[in-house]
Amino acid sequence: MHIGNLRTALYCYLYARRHKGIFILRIEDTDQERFVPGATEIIYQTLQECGMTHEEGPDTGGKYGPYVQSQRKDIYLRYAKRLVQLGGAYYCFCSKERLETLAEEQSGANGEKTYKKYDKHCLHLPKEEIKRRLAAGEPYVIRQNIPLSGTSSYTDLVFGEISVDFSDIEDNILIKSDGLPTYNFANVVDDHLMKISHVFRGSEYLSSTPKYNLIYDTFKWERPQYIHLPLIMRDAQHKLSKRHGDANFDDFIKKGYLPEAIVNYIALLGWSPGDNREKLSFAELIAAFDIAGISKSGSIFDEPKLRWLNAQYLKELSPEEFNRRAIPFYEQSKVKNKYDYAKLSALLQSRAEILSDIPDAVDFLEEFGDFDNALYLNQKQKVDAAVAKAALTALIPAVEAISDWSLTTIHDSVSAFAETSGFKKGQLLWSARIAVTGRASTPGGAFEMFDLLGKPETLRRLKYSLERL
RNA sequence: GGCUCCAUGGUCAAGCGGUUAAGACACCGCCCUUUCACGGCGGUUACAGGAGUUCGAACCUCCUUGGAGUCACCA
Repeated sequence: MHIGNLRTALYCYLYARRHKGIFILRIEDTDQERFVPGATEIIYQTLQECGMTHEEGPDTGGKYGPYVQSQRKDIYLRYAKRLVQLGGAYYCFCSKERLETLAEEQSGANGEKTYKKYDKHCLHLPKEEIKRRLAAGEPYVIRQNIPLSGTSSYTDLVFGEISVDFSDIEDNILIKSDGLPTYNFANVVDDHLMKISHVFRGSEYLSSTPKYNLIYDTFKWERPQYIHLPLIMRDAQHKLSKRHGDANFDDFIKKGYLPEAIVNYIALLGWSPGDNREKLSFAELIAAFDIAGISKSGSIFDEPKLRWLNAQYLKELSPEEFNRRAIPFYEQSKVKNKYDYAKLSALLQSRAEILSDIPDAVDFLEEFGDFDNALYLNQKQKVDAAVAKAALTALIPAVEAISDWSLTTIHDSVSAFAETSGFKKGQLLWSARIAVTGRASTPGGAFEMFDLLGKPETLRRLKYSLERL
């Protein structure tokens, strides 16, 4: 599920909960060409992982089913015919070829792109001819009959008053030649039949909503409240797209983000509770959600901030829970089955921002070799390669002398040695940590690294690195 | 291109005619830990431009500029 869709669902859910409403899941699958096996299951699973439960839907049932549009074909056709009778729509037999010709005729003279608009050709077909062609089984579509002039307006709860001239809207297809409706029609019929009070959707529908309102009006149905949501952008120019491959909920889960963090983050992308809170639980989100806090301008998805939020959620997990979630990532790393995961987790919980940081953070335990001696450089501790060399030379015998290898004995022995060594403790530890890991940043200090590696490996690495200084 | 919409730091954003223009992420610095992080403290950075309305505009109006959406037998 795309992050944008998920946010729309989230706002719907939050609003429904906040106002003791009903959250309905409806599957809009009227485009059989875009059918993706398993897609519905992903929707169920994602909503469940995020804690959004619906009281009506294909799997839960409800009074207004079926909740899958492909199973409501007859309903749409029935209403479409009624709309034709009311003058709000008409049969169209135009071939694809004619429509293409139409587009060419209207193309700009100097090769620039011009946009076509259907010429209402079939609107003027005699009744008898329509009857005859229908009876003959000729393929047809049903088009919406948009007035040639006039203006339509409505009030969006986020954007305010929106008005569009009918002359700017074309006679869109309501029922396709395969008998299924387009979104343009299905959404109106279903929303009415299912008693939908509030329509939350992306702002790409902002200017096509007058078309839908026209249908409501023709049927004399009550129009719903509209809440159009600003787009989520990848950067200032492009909206977050599936094509980038990382805009899906599942991708973030695979990267080791927690559903709670994702939900919290996207809730705040385009909406503000009005106060300074950045980290809100699901219950707090429900209590605080208010349409007035939705912003109008698009927001850029900022992964670093999601990372930070995720780190907050990671830190408040119990050690056991953190370890449980981290295990799959140890399994993907070089330390697989070689280290005590719980011990690693204790070090990593306060350091990892996302779980997929784990393999890289931990691989040095199994992978050690040459590294750039510039890593020893540390202004504050006054360490450079020369100091490191002297420090390591002095430190090695002291490490060799440690009997009973444990975090405590390592700590006590090295600290005691530091007193008499003539080196500052910081110089010793800094040099040792670099020497033993070959990394600037590690999931713990020198003591933890020694403890993790064990005495033989620690000494081997200390000597190996010293030789190269 | 027509139409619709949008415009506060690099990013998310508060602000609703009188504010030293919040807060968060990121970045930088300091402290803590004589080691990596975490954490704490502090700092740099914003009202797109121009007219108008007003005693007074980030807030209201208009224009300009920039950006987005849309113009399918997709949703």
